[in-house]
Amino acid sequence: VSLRHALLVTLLSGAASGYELSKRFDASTASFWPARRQQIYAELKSLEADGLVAATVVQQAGRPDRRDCSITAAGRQELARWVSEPAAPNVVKDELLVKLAAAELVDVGLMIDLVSVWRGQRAERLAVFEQLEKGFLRGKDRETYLRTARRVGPYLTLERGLEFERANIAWADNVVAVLLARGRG
Amino acid sequence: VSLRHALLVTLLSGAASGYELSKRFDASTASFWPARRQQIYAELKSLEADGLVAATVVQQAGRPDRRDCSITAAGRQELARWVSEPAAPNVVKDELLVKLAAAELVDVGLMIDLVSVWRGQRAERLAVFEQLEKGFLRGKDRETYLRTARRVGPYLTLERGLEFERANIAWADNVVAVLLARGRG
DNA sequence: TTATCCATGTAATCGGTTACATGATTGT
DNA sequence: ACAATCATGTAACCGATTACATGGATAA
Repeated sequence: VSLRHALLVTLLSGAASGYELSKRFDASTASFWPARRQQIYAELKSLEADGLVAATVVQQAGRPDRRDCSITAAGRQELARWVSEPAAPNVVKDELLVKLAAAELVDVGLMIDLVSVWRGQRAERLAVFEQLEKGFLRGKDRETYLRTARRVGPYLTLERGLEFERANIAWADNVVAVLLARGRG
Repeated sequence: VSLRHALLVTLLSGAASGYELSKRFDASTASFWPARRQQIYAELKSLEADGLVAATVVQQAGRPDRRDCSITAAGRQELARWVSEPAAPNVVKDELLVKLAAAELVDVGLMIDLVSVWRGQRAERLAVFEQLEKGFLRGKDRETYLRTARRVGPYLTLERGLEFERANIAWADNVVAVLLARGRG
């Protein structure tokens, strides 16, 4: 009861092969529900077996066959049922935070490096999200989009992701400043 | 390679029984590395078997015996080694975000309720964190604390947690406003 | 010619959850 | 009387990761 529904949600944006889905995940859903390709293939099979997803094999010139998956009516129904249930509390796992909590055990310079590398990864992700945002807005301003768009869910979740990464970066900068100051003192 | 080190970090703040550790986790580490009691007991056993943690049985009046665990020199060494390794990218899993992305499938009012309940949970956690912050600062202001404290790691991670929950709450309020506006429209 | 993209999987393992079990003590 | 707190575990299961496997097409 987890990736199943995240996949169904992703299929709301249109049919896709397992391969393509895994890329959609990396770009968007991955921020709050990551998944490996193998797991996606396995779960799609299971969804298909349960009739929540329908697949058609598409033959391509000079490329491997592709199994295009789309959400079925039963899939939408099951998704609506699941959405209506109360949500499980969220889980944030971040190794860097654990490491920082043990900062005393290592050299200050090393800790600063770790935080800086992490900051760089966050910045990369932020850049991806900002591109995605442009794709949503297509020149419109935020308010107009939110008033007129057919679906707002994906955009609202993206906004959480954007804010999350910006806060991560600001926090990291501050941590580095604090560690530097203490390193000098 | 995961909870092990989070436990060792928590033991840096002093020896504790599995039961007490699980409570420390709920209060602090749980924000970025949650764990169940059963898992903590199991992992402590394994750490003990590897000599990274030492346990002594304490007999108590009118209470069950308590196995007090403390980190060993080998434990500190292993922890320092692990901290020096690059950190794995973080993972945020949040069912509510997945559900919101599928908001179109359910009634607007229901979606608003889901977000509100979630907001309440975030607010509760924020309150816990704010209490913890007071415990760290003990009346001092932030700058003084960061300059003078022996360990700053745990406080810096707490700051990330505080910001995270505040951002969650602000975001939830905004989501509710958007959904309300669309519900009326 | 080396690497990357497309495209899909299997097998083994591991980290973590759920359900279950026990039992005395203290507070409402 | 009932619930909560202290205190520690076992067993079964499941969701997810890692390693491995295949193979043609295209771009550097």
